[in-house]
Amino acid sequence: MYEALFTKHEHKKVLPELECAEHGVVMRFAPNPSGPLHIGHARAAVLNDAYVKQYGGRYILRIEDTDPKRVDPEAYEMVKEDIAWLGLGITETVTQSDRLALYYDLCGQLIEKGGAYVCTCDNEHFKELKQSKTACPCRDQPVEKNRELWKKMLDHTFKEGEATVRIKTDLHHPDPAMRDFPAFRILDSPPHPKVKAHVYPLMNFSVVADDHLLGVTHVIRGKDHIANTRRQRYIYDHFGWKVPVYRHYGRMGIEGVVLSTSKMRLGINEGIYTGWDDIRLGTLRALARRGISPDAVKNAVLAIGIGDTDISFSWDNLFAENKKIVDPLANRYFFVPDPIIVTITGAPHRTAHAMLHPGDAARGTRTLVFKESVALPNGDITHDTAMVRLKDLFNLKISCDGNTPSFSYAGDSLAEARSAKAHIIQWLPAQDLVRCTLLTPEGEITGACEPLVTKELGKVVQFERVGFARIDAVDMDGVRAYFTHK
RNA sequence: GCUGCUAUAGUGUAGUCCGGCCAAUCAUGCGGGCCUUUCACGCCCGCGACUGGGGUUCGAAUCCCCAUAGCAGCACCA
Repeated sequence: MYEALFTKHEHKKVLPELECAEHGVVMRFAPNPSGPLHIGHARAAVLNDAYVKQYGGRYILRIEDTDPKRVDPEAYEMVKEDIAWLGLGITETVTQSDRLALYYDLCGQLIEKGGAYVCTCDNEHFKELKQSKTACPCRDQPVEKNRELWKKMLDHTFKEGEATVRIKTDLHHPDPAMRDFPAFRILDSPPHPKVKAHVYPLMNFSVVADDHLLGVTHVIRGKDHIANTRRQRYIYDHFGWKVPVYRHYGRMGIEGVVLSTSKMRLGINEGIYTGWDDIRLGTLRALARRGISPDAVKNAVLAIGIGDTDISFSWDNLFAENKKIVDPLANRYFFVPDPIIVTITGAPHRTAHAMLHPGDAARGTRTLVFKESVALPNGDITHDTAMVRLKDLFNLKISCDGNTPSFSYAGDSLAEARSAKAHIIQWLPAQDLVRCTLLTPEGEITGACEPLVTKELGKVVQFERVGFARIDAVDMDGVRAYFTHK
């Protein structure tokens, strides 16, 4: 019944159909554990998740940690936390560093098939050859030679930079990016946090191996992977494997936020940001801390869809989604920013009962006991305000003797306040207020709030006339709340 | 430079494949009104777009060409 009041009858936008999906799909979300997930990851994660739910099937979380230079040991845990927060329907998890033997084995097979070779050329030199569409000397080595060199890679006879496995493609391919791209490299340092290894597959190889081995049928990823998709096709063809269905969506930016993990890390190290959940960052944990609900993120990302146009994601749209979710849930309280304490003359002692939620009387009220002094938002008391109404209490007349305003009781009539066009403002009993800091991306607003707010730790409330906020901390200093949105 | 992808209102999005029903959808935003003891929610009204130029056609947002702009790739990153 109460739910119905808030149920909006919107047409849910449905994602476009995927081909060959009638009998279910196997999809994956494959982050690199270099930091926590951000909005950009959420797009891939949520889109894939939505399709798995739409068609039924398996949803694999694959941790792509084959570059020890880009692995943050803490990220394994952070990624899982973020996925749990988003509420994705992951059915299984694999970690690529556990699977190196698999990749080595497949590489051996590919070498036997003549689909790959071990290249010992200098990197710069190879680059030049590639640009001029000429084969490097290693390309035509017999299989036996490649087999032998591959063994030397594995037994660490070769050191970092001395040899690399390349996939045979088409040296005359018009796109230089396609020509004999690398599949394995040697790295002596840094050590991998999870396995002892020095030969690492490059993304295009391990991705194909796993997509095939895990039975992935559909891949939805950013269009920065279009070239990789084309490269990967060569590997599929060498093995004679079936290629999954691909979809590439466009680049996404979000107004005023860095989404690059490395830049965020830099900012944190330099002390510009307080941590991964600094509310100025686009990480999921930052959004969570601000009071954005995971469903809002999901809905916003789903609304964007899988278009291949580059887009600039707008906070407005995210906030609107979040408000739909949070408005029916959030209890209402008074927060008085920049308070001034005033004494009201001629007023009877009263107790105000304000509703915790205007749409749900069953939730009850909070009580505010008025004695004679109240805290008011300084910004609402200007020289030309003659009257205001203290919400759920009474009217207040303001008269000015020069520069010193005085406040007096002006009756209980709501109708009078209306006809006087008095603003209905929030207030707090002076004897009963809790210090409260509201943190916004632009800075801090200090003020005071109702004592009951301390019971809302971790929840999103609405400070009437101010906006939604998530209660982040409650301690001796009072309440710290993060501003969510209006 | 080479290769490729994209281009609908401030933002996001539908329509584009299979030209006409599109003087272009929906959401968000903005403006106005109503409701209301919040500048929240809800309701109503309004604003606002097919990148430009050619071509094909009786007819083009939709097909073709050119231009422009944006983006991506050309790594022993993912």
